[in-house]
Amino acid sequence: MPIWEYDGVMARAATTSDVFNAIAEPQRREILVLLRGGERPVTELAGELGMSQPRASKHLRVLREVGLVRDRKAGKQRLYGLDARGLRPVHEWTGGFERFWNESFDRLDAYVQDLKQARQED
Amino acid sequence: MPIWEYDGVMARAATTSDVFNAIAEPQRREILVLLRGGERPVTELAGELGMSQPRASKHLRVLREVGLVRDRKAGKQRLYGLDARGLRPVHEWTGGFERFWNESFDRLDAYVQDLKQARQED
DNA sequence: CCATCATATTCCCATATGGGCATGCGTCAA
DNA sequence: TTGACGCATGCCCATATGGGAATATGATGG
Repeated sequence: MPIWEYDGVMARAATTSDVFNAIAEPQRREILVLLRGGERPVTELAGELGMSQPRASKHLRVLREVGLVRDRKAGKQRLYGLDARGLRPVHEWTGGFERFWNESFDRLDAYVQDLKQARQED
Repeated sequence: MPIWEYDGVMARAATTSDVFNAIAEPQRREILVLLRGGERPVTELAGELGMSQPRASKHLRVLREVGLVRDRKAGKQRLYGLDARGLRPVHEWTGGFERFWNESFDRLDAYVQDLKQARQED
């Protein structure tokens, strides 16, 4: 059921709801990194990452549903390839905070004594 | 229990396990965006985002646990402020795919074109 | 058609939500 | 001291995992 029609008790959003949720899982991020090296069949991915085949397939399904990977048949195999376009929004969203992690903290909140103190304790 | 000691049945990782999980929730991202405008007390955040106070507090707790926000007491209130440093790793990780969302996909498109062409030649 | 290899799915579990509501708690003012 | 105000928590729910194991599906070669 589409989330916008759902009005019952809410739980954590599906991993397939968007890219942010999809990449929240470390192993899925590893898969994406591996795929930068080119297309690979499921079994190979599973092997390189030391995970079972069903596990790899499940993660790949999530990635496919949010559009981060594409698959094509290659004989008996199914090759998965990267489609990183969906990562761009995440990159841009975080980029919107760039000046905040570059600016010195005391300038950001120059009047905040507590933060200055916390910084000295580092 | 720390996840590295956990060996039972695994479920989805905690939202407090890392920044990736923390920002997977849309409302938490909204909170962070709002905080770019400066420190704010819980009630004000809740009001501006149209959410209940307990809800805002819970999200803020998650953000605090992964270090994306800091809080300090200000009399009766508790002011929350942004600490965006934790977003940098996310920005850099996604940045590692930058050339792929530009370049490599053209190659995939080219592949699709080849398929179409091959089909016409049949 | 059958045996086999490559994947995808289905079950079953225990856990971690995200929300609402009620309530505990610390701080400040009268 | 006693309220009142601002926040944090505790409880209860229904949902969505991430995993393992077993099994269904698919595609290929004989």
